[in-house]
Amino acid sequence: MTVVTRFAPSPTGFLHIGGGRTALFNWLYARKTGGKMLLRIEDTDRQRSTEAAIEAIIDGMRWLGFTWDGEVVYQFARAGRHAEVAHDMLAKGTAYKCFATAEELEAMREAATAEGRPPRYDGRWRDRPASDAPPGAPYAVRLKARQDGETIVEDTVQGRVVFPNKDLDDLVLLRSDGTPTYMLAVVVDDHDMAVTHVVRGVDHLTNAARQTQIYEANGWDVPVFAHIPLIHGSDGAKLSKRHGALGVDAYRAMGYLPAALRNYLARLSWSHGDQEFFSDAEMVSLFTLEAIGKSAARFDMAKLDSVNGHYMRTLPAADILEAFEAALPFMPGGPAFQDKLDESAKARLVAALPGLRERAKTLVELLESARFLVERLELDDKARKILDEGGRERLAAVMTTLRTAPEFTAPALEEAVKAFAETSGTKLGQIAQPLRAALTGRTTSPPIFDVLEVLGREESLARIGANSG
RNA sequence: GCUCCCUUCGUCUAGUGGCCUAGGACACCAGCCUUUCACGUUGGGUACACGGGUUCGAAUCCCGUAGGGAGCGCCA
Repeated sequence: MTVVTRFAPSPTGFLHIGGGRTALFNWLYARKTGGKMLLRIEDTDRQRSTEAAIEAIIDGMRWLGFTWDGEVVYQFARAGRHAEVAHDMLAKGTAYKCFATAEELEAMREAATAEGRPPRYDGRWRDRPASDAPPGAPYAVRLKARQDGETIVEDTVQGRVVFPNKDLDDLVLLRSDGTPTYMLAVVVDDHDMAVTHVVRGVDHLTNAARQTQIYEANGWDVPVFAHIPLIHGSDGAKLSKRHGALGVDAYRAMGYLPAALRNYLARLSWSHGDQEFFSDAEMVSLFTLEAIGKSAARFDMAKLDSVNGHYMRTLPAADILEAFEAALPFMPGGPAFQDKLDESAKARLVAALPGLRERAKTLVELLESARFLVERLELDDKARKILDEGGRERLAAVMTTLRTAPEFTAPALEEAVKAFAETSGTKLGQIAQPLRAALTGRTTSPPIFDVLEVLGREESLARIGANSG
């Protein structure tokens, strides 16, 4: 039997980081087993579902590099099929019509809460004939759940979890307006789509018990469940916007690499010994649902930065350049940078990339540190200080050396400047720092002789000339 | 309130009765490297929630306590 997983977000917001990891695990497992991953948009809540959210989710999936098999399935479009199953269950007696009004249900919940009981439907229409209801009254269709015994969820991550059936009430399958509930729709869709493994957040664990009852009422095979722990914020509370529950598009704007984010996310509640870095191929071959832990992990930006930094300096330069250019429209200052990136600027960027990527943890940092390549920057405070404190004079002194260097290459310039330093009795740093300040406007940059070479003789001398004297 | 789940350094985690005076990674501190910043490198501190058992021996098994999380809609 080939494995079929699915990622089934509801389009009520962007694809957040927790959803991203759920998608990752589904994707990894499908690829590992040679199976398929399906994408289903759970848009049965018409009020809260939006087209913008659907686009954001699909955009996020693509950016993260996740591919799915077949067309995207829209759950709402299958409402007819869901209703058909509900009516079939009605006919078989595994479901019944419930005429309770919203007010009655509200009163029921209040009474239960007041008495310290869990709020549940009391089953008042379970054994009552529909003829008792006023003619033409609207009704919901409820599952006639077993009231004795227990429902067992055999979960690959959580283990065997037992729910006494008395704690599970008769859930609504079809609303009184005839539309299906999530609970029904998920089961019918997963069954119809031949999903074999349901990998989702542990917040769905009790749903798994209720859904198991629906599978059983229809005589369908129950899929393998794997309920993965949630991701928490740095304070241990549910992830909120304060600490990282941003849409994945926000991570793109912050300059993270998709490969790094995949790697970081994979290591949350999943591990393989002491290994920290995994290529996609390694992740796929090493991943197992059994190796997922049960406890929630906290989202740690510092570690993400570190992982991203590792990818920044180890990925092929061409990949970094590609990711950088792709991220440009989304990063602060990116579009402006893009406008200045003509042929020659791009050539300088390519030449400087090895030195730049080494120092950048994110593409945003890369962008910031590359700006001197495409424009002459205002001096920052530290750079100004270096020039003011004798820097200008020393620059004036090396000008001739630079102007007359036989070759304007890093090794040749290094040799020439070092010779100059020696004969003039100056420490190399006393020349290098003013050069850096004049050339880049900053006090940190790639090695200064590389900077000179990348900028070229003409531009370098112009920038130095403007800051010497 | 009820049901379920969780608990190893600040964080992510290794660990499935002896290999653990608990390992790795991030972060932190100190040193080295060095034209800056990074990278790299050397060293350091910090953890088995608590209390009882079981056992020759427990981070690992059992019980209890505490703390944390999730779920309890005609939302998904």
